[in-house]
Amino acid sequence: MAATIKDIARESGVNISTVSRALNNGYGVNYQTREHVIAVAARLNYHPNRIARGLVTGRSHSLGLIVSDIRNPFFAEVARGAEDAARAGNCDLVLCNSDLDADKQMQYVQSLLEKRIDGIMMNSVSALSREQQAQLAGSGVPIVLLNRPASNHTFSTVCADNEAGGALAARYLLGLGHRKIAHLTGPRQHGNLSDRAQGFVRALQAAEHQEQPVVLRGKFTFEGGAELARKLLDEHPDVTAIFAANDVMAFGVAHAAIDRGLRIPEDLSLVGFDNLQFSVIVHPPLTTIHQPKYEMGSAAVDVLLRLARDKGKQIPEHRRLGVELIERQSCMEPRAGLLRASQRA
Amino acid sequence: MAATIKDIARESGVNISTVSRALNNGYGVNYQTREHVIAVAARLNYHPNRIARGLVTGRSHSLGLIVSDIRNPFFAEVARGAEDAARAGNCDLVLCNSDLDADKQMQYVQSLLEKRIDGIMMNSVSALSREQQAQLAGSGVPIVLLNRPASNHTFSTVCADNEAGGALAARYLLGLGHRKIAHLTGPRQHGNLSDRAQGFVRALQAAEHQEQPVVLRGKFTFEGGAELARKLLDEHPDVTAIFAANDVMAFGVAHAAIDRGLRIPEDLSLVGFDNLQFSVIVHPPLTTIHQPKYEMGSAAVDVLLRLARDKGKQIPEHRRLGVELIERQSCMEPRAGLLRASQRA
DNA sequence: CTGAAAGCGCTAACAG
DNA sequence: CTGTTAGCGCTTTCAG
Repeated sequence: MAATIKDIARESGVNISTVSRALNNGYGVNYQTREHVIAVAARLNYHPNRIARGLVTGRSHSLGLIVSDIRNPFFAEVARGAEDAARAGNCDLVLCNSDLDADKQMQYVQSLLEKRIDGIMMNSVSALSREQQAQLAGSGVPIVLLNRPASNHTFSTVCADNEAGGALAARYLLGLGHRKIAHLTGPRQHGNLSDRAQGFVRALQAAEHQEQPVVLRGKFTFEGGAELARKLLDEHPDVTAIFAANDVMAFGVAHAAIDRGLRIPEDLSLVGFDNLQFSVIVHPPLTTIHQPKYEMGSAAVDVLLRLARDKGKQIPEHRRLGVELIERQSCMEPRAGLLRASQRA
Repeated sequence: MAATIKDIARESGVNISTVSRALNNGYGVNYQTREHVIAVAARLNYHPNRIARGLVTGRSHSLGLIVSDIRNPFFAEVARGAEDAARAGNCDLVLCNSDLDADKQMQYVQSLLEKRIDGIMMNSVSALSREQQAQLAGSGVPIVLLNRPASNHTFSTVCADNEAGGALAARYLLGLGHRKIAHLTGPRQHGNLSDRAQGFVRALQAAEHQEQPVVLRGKFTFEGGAELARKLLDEHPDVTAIFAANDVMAFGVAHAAIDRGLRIPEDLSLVGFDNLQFSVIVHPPLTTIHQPKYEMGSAAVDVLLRLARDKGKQIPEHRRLGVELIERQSCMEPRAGLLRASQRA
């Protein structure tokens, strides 16, 4: 069916290796013959079989991306960044959804390995057993962990500066004049969220006012945010500002607050984390800490490509990307908030 | 490095072809030798090289998915459905983002073809020139068009029943008692949106009340929805309900309405289309027409897999998936709306 | 049931 | 600069 290098060789009267050279390097081949070969290739509508090439070169020019769920808008952004970078590096991207299930994850890895993928990016390995992690590390493929802080183990990582983000939120709210500030976050084990919380709390403590901030933990979902907000509003009605550990939680907070007849930002200031596309659409537009999601994807690919290039010395690389505060309309000075508190009293 | 079939042959004292048979079919091979071979393979931690296998079988067990942008939550859902189905069919999914750019799209197709992909799903071919479409059709790979109505050409299609969805919205609003209903949509050329508009208008006309609905066209984005809503509210202040051609436009409508001091649903009922995950989070939760996005992805893969199986007779298949109305809290009887209109007068 | 051999399409020494 | 020759790792006739 499809023309092969052999057909071109026959048609143009040279050897297949000459064809290969002419089509690839271009160098080390007579200008005339090269032109001729290329012309014949074009005439035959030749397209190289990358599978065959991969078999001999050992590189597949494919990268694997394992995320928990591409429907999570965070990962969709990361995936887009990864895909663009992969394309720029002449690779394509194989998408896998693990649902954070350890077995599923290992199956994907296995499958990718059997396809001789050049590298794998994944969401997390924390769900993996020690053996599984060892197996992974021993597989020989470059691996980079997405959205995971640098740790002492053997994998490369790409991650945003969560701690700085938490601090940013704290200082912003402080600057607005808030003194009764709460933080709503996920379970302690969650590395990223813990870093955000830590940055937040430390920045608050570093400020003159010494009051310990309220930190509530729950599920880091919309419902979780709403639930924590209700609890917080019950127990600490004097709070004037909330920092939610991610945007989706913040949406939940807003929902619960509105249900109680509170207005944002007049009665309650709210800061999120992530800067999802939806945070600008929501009402009011959410002030939030921007994570460079797209850049995380492309950075991961860069690391992978580098690792794939200098095969052998697999020295892991850790990239920590900067965050920034995006000021929108969910915060203001606490004047109105204090009013609310006194009204209640 | 990695153990090959050859290593197993040597270790177990049989020929490589026997190893291949033992590991694959299992049949036509002595039980004992098979067990032995399998044991040796396990001991050597053997994993087949699918690249090599692909070279001889001609199938890569990879499917390509070309969407305009995975960050569009609609496509993220489709992608998830496709990935799950691909995995179930023992294939993996290569993700491509075309931004609806014709050249980029063809580059992706080319790249996928060179990797001998088993089939391609794509968002659209409408941007492609006639030649490009012909080239595509002539390439021999199974192709299914995602989210495109069945047309007279050679490609398979998977698509939701947009017209029925429009009708559903109309009848729902009618049933609530609305008589002054508007539809906000995109440009005429957009097939899906036109179908929705048509279904909507026809259902309205089929009802007793003969009044022609207002239909405004603009950009089918958040901003577009907001803009059209402002215009509509200016020109037709007596409208009590709006059907937006998609959820994101509906969010824009809500935004603009709230800016004008209107409440949803008390002052204005609103129906969207898509049922994005965010439509439940938004305030108020949006009543909308659900499109089976996940199912569209998996259906596309099913079609592809079938097509790939019976090579040769490439008879295109068209799948039209059902939609349903999801009732949430953005609609109510128009009583309050009429009040508003009279208040203004 | 098993072995021998050919070959998928391409690259990469190695000679010339 | 170009041709010859080996394979990459696997499947698949074809004999035995």
